[in-house]
Amino acid sequence: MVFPKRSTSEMESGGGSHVAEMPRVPKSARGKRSIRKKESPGQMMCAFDLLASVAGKLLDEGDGSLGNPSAAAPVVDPSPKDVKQFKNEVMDQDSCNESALVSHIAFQRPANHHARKGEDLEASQPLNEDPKAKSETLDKESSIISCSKAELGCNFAAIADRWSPESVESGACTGDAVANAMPMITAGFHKNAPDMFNLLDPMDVDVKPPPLVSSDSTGEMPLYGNKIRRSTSFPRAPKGGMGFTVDRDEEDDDDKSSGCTHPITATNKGFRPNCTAGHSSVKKLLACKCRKVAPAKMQKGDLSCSGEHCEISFSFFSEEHCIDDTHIQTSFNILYSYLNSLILPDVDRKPSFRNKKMYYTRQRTQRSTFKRRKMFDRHSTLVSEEYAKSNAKFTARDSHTASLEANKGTNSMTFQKSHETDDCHVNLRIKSFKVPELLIEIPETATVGSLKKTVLEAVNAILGGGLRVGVLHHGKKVRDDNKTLMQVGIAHDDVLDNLGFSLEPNSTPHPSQHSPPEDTEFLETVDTTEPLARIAPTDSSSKHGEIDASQELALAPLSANYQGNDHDSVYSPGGMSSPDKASTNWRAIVPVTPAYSNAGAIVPANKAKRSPEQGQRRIRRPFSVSEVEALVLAVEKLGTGRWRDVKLRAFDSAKHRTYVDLKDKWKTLVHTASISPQQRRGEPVPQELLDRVLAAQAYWSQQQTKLQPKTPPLAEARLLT
DNA sequence: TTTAGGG
DNA sequence: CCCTAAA
Repeated sequence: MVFPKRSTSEMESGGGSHVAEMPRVPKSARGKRSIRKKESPGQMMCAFDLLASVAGKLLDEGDGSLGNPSAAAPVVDPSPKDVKQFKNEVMDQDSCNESALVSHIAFQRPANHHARKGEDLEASQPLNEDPKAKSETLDKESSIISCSKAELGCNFAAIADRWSPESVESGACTGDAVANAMPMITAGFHKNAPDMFNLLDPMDVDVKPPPLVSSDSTGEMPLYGNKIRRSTSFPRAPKGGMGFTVDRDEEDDDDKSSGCTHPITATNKGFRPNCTAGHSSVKKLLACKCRKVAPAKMQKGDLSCSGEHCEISFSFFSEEHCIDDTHIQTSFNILYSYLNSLILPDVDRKPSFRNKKMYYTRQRTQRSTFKRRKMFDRHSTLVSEEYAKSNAKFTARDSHTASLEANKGTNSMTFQKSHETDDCHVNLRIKSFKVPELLIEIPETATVGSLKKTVLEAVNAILGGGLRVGVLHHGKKVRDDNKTLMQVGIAHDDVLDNLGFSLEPNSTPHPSQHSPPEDTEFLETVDTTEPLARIAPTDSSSKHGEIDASQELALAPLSANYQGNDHDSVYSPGGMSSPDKASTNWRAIVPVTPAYSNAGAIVPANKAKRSPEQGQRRIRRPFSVSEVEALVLAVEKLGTGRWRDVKLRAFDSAKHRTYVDLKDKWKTLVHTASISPQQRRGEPVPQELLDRVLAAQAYWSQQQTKLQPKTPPLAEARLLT
């Protein structure tokens, strides 16, 4: 068949709204596309590198500043040097890139933790506790090691409680975080779209008050303020600049830098315009810190943790992006996984994960606080116990006691070792981990909460698949598990900054061959149950707010670009200009993560090569009405036979839609349009669209036949005769 | 790599 | 959606 000249089509598109397609991401698009075949869960790993480093720190002894949020900051606040170092390390590991996301989590023990024992959870939950008070009462005796089992259990439980899907749903942990979730995610994951923030219109993003669903959430989720620490500390801050300004009502942050406080709290104030503004301009997130103080209540008889009050503080730093709940959740999971891997024997690991999974599952189904709390408690217990057990093992096995220790004032991102324990013990503090890439896709109609859930599930899935910890010494991976620390050179003093850890997918569980650490592949075990939506950064040109669906339909196809990709999420009804089509319309899909992923599935990606079991079929992602609309629009404009252009024009951001997919979809649409409604299945496509499909199909086929014979009409005539 | 089609 | 022949 003859295809219309592309040049022509381009001209047509000339509306101008559409920027040259080429400039956009042709390459990446293709690349992604090409990846497609390799997409199988096990295999795909490239694309987006999610770097999350998790730092676990228990502040204990002696630090008066412990309880003080501000004071605690130093703990998490990486110095430029650290960041750099971390970065280098990551790079060495080869799966990181510039846009790597770095997150840190710091755990703190509440000073008053003892006092709170037995207190009612809710009651004891002051949103804004006086940090100082805590610091004063801080128990200095407990060291990480000694108190870790219980503490960790509590902390985790608390974290889980705070960030569990359920809490998200309840709105407890949303606040502005929710509002910004999409943009943030996009930012966080899309390395190819540095400017995406520009796309975000303040209107889109902000403003709507955080959807707080449950009033109680506030009480329950005491998180209070996260503030961003000084962005100045961030090396790259200057570059991006902008910022997410934050308001720091709750805390006094003297630093004015671009720090942004991101109150995750349920407080309504949550949404700060500033932040919004920041979005548009900020490309990098400086740092966000959120603190939560939550008492973790445990069942009686549980480890020492019961009734304890736990305070957890997270700090996230991203050189490139803002961090949101997802990151936190991810971090949590990573940390969890780390602990498991570190502490639990391999044998026990799996069960542990399973339990965790169950926990989440159940949580999802149980909405009442009470119930959740229970689960929570259980979880804590479980963790604690396991931790205890494994911890012992760990110690015995290595003869070195590894401990997570918080040394105040140490900023080293990688790791630190202290010698307090004379002799041959090495105390390490692991501050960051490189996390396997995660690819996530979500249906556009998905809610932010479901997105969060999806991410969480994805992470869980990964964890379930098994993670292993990689050790880096002087930037090199230490693969020989049998060597002693001493043999490897990790002893006493020499190390400090020379040691690093990374989380790697553990392929062992899978039949596939055992790949070297680097190429470990992940399994995508989890397929998301729900359709995923992707958030993709749109090109800056489109700020959507403006794009109104109706317009699109009516107007030029070009503008219609299915923006689908983008941040729809951002648009919540309020933000969209066209209220009506809203739900369905928002076109689509936005790639949330950078990637290419198979939707739903999370694939950790390492650049590595994939495993033999590549062949997995891509998950099925039914076209949404909005996608169909975009497709129809594009085809109307470009005609059939130019699927690549259609892809670029309308689905450029939908990484999972290849031109072949579009072509296939068109094929089915044509078929669908030609059968009776009763015979149609799946999400019904508006008749109007189907009519357009037939019309376009007829029109373009006619064009084709006309042009077909290259030879002029005469020739055609001859042929016919 | 894209298209076009069959499976 | 996949697979492939063709281009």
